[in-house]
Amino acid sequence: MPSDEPDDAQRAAPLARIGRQPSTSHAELSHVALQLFIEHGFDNTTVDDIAASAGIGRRTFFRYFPSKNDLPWGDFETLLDRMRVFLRELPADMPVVDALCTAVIEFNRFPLEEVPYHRQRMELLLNVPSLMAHSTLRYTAWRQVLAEYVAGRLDVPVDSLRPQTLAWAFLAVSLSAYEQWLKHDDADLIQLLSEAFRMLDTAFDRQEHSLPPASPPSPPGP
Amino acid sequence: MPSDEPDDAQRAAPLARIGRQPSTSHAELSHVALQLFIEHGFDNTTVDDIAASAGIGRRTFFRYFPSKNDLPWGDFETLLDRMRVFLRELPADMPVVDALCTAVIEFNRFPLEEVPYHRQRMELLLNVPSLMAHSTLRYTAWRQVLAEYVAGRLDVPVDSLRPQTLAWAFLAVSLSAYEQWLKHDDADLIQLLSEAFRMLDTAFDRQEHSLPPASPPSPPGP
DNA sequence: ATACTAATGACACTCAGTGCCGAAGGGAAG
DNA sequence: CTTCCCTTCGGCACTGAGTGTCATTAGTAT
Repeated sequence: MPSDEPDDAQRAAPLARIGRQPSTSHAELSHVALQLFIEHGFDNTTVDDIAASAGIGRRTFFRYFPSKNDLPWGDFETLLDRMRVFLRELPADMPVVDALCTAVIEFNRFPLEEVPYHRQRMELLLNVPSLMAHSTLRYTAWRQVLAEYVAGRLDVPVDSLRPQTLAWAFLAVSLSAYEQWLKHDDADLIQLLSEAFRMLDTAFDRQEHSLPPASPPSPPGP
Repeated sequence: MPSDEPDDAQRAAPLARIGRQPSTSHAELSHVALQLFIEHGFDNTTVDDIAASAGIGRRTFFRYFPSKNDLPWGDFETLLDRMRVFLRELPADMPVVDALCTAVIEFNRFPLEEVPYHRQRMELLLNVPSLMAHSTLRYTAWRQVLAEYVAGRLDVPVDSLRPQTLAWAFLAVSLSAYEQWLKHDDADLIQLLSEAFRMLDTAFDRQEHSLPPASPPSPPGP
């Protein structure tokens, strides 16, 4: 889990603030919920369970998180901001693709002691259908960060083909690396990411692109 | 819309079948629903509306489609089968990446008269958050088809890094092309796809991959 | 003590999705 | 035509997510 305080002491600190104090925090809810998800499964855990377990009312829960699906993500926006800054401060003469590689890798580097926790989170996010689906919306925001950088560097519109395609491709490769990471207990995420980027790099090598004219019509799809 | 009959005459044809005749069809429901979605918006259309508009009971609706989100996809599995076959029948000495390009392009070729309909479908699928999210699950099946082909060609496990990364990358590029297609009324999808594939091809050219050692730890993300 | 402010939680409501079960509509055998 | 056997239909009740409303609670400032 990202941001917020380490774990305990949320309701302490009589901050010089006006009005009633919050009775919990994003981080605490995230923790409590993740625990329940791992114990009983995501689908078998109701929002009532979570609220009860956190000692708050059901209605209050929805003031902290817009949906049950948002719990495992925690405070993603803050992370995106960090990546934005990181990209902005890279040397302007660094090849765009290298910049993206570096930023994405940096984005996925985190302290050793957080690894197990992160694993659990990602295990859920990449395996529970409901969460897989919901995560798409987060990925969109993530891609947007990359696309904006590329667009800035190349001086083209953010929504044009090149920034969007690169952003999509980097997301794709990252997720692919994550899948491998989860599949092997001893894997190193950073290494997998580098490897996956490199693979994309060389995937198209050693052959010309014929792209034959293709045959008769056939229906649609993504 | 994929499979099923052109549009009308669903309840005709006294097929030599036992038991009561179905009172509608996937295709008809898809049509009715899509109409409503376009008219009133996806979120403002309830399943009751759709059922009523199709002249069936709400309960019956869920016997045709497992969820409201599945409506715009129609019979996707059939399309996937078609792509599987197409891939299988490609010459075994064609470079893997070329094979994927060809298959994906083939998969997205469809008769002119269906283009407007397809556009509407995809407009929804790529813009309505709820549908964007749900589509992820379909994309997973789509990726699996590509990954299986790559794995077969390269004689490695389906769930290993290379097949998965390639599948992800091709999905990414396809979606990126689709976004462009939707953004420009006069765009040619096939052309955009080729262009996007080529871009990925050359994206990594003209620079070595430094991938610097990177700095201090920072939290996670996709 | 009083006024103001912000968070809480109870209640009621909408909508998606599911299990259950009797009823409707069709073919086939008597 | 009647009966039996299927299969689909659709009503009902229920769970669970998410939202609007509003009185209540717990703080700070005066």
